[in-house]
Amino acid sequence: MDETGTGTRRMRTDKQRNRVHILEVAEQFFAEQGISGSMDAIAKRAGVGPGTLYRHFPNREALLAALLQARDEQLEARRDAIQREESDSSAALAQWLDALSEWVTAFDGLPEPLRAALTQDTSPLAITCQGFITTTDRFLGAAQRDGDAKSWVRARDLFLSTLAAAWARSAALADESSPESLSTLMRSGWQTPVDGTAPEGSRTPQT
Amino acid sequence: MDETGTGTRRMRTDKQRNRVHILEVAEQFFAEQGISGSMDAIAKRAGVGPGTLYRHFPNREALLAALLQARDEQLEARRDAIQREESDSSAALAQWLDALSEWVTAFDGLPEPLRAALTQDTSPLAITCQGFITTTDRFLGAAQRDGDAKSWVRARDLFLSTLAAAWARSAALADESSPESLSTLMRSGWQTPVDGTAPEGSRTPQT
DNA sequence: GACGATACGGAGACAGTCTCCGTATGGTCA
DNA sequence: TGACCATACGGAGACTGTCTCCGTATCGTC
Repeated sequence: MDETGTGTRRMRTDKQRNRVHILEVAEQFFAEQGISGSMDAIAKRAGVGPGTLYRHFPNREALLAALLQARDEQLEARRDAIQREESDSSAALAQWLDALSEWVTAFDGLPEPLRAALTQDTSPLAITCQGFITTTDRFLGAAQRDGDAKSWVRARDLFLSTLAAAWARSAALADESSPESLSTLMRSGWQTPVDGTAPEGSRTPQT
Repeated sequence: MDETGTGTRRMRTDKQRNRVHILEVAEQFFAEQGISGSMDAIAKRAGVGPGTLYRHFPNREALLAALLQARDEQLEARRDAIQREESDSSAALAQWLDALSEWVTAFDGLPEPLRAALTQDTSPLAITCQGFITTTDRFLGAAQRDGDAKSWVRARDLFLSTLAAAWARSAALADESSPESLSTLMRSGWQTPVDGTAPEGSRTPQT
């Protein structure tokens, strides 16, 4: 609350400046080193004391949440674009899941805290996640109504699976096609349909 | 090497005793608290100094590897049983993946180090994993020859997916059916086959 | 320009991993 | 059985990372 200074009371300018600067530094830091780099190192890099860092963001999760909130807008824009441009509900869902995959890849190691957040809804990250689950549910619902997605699938599981795929991806061989394989696996499974007719796109993982 | 004392040279009896005792304690400890509990706490609980613990197992991963090695036999037995009793290659693969899922659930948090191990084959855990990937490949190969599994799926990805599902499971709602959902998702995907014929077992996640 | 509220910095408390070395113990050989 | 040496033990402590507390500096206002 009152992050921009437009809230209950105006933020002191040095505080505001520090906050912004810390976020910039942390963004780059996490992008470079992944989310498990030392907090004190971030403080040092931002030229502030650890106390200042922790006053702004009481722990790593809070810092992460603040960083992700900035990216939220992009993802929401993407959601709107898909909704506008894609009439096939199955393709729309697939595109949305791709967007989620990309979003969760912003920082190395991000899936872990997100999964953890899903278990305790007190977390600032959990709220963000919940929003995306709701969106997933909208796309999924449409696909299910059109008979394009199985009726027993639930949005939360689909979101979790997307996280899981992203998590696994960081162990995938860099030079091979594991990344796409995992998403495709999620879409079509490893099992061939009993009647022998392969679902669309199941012949080869790419696209 | 020479773990039982039958190797190059006989192990001193106190060392042997300590090793066994540490393993017993660690097994229980990890089962209770998950794999991230403090190493020194394990040492204390085993009644030895931290030095002793680390002399036997240079780090958490090594300790974990030693613990898992004991369970390996059970899993191999399971593999043999499946191979003996299940003639349908698709069902056999599914059962093997279930067995893997169960194995990886031995300790809370286990999927993480296993995934990490997959990226650097110097790790003691990596060797264990590699063995299971090979087994997975055998089951997968059979299923693919029978046309029961998609040809583009690779064993390593299937193994990784199993880890990922186990990883995600610990964020699944305890009271709902998420656990099965995730495995089913991996087997059949969320997408309904284009021709409308549902693959076996896709109607509902259980079994 | 002075004063009170607010935020800053960094020393340090605390927890965890892992090492080093003086000491104790086990195994062997006379 | 006793002595000797290789081997293993224990725990103090070095090091790293998280997070707190409080004396000090800065901001905004009157």
